[in-house]
Amino acid sequence: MDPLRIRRLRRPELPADTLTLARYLIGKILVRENPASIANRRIAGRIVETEAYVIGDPSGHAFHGLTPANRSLFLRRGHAYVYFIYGSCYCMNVSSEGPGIGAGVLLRALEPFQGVAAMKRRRGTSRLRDLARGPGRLAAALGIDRRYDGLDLCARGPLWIGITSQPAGAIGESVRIGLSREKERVLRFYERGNPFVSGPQRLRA
DNA sequence: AGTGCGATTGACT
DNA sequence: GTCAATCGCACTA
Repeated sequence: MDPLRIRRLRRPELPADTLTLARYLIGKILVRENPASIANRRIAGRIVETEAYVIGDPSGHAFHGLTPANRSLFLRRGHAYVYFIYGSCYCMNVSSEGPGIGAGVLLRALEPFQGVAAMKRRRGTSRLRDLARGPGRLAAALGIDRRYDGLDLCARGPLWIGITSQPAGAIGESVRIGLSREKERVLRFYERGNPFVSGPQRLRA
């Protein structure tokens, strides 16, 4: 199989619980397609870092119940939840349970895979390592904003998740980054040794 | 209607 | 390593 060929994942292939999905997504490909443009039609990156926000998690955006802003977290697994934070950044989750159960997997970093020139343009930098290292940069590199909230990532469309013949490397784990609650739980996963991972490659910072 | 906070980034030392 | 910017959303009244 051509290692560059990307096949879209079908929903039944996604693990049905948040923790397993967070591990499973490492090494998969996040694809952004722009049907409006012939040039730079596709931007894609290998997912190299994720965090699980599990059922009943006090750090999860679903913790206080369903609201208009977080409703995508309650969709059946495999939908995008995009939120805006710190006045300048968008972050993207993959809903992981449901329907009706609020939980998700935060995508924290991508290794550029396709459309590097377009990513550099969107990010305003030429530093390959910084294109999608961090959840806000990831969204910026692919042009993801609230318009993509609620999108089915297992369907044809501008944003979906795929798989190649290249398997993920060894998976490292750690506590999650930047939280004030539930600091101790080991719910962050990353591809070991990958330079596109955003945070420390050890259990605790 | 007003207040406080946050799953971050980029600039700077 | 430190730190300020910035604004949508939830909460209080």
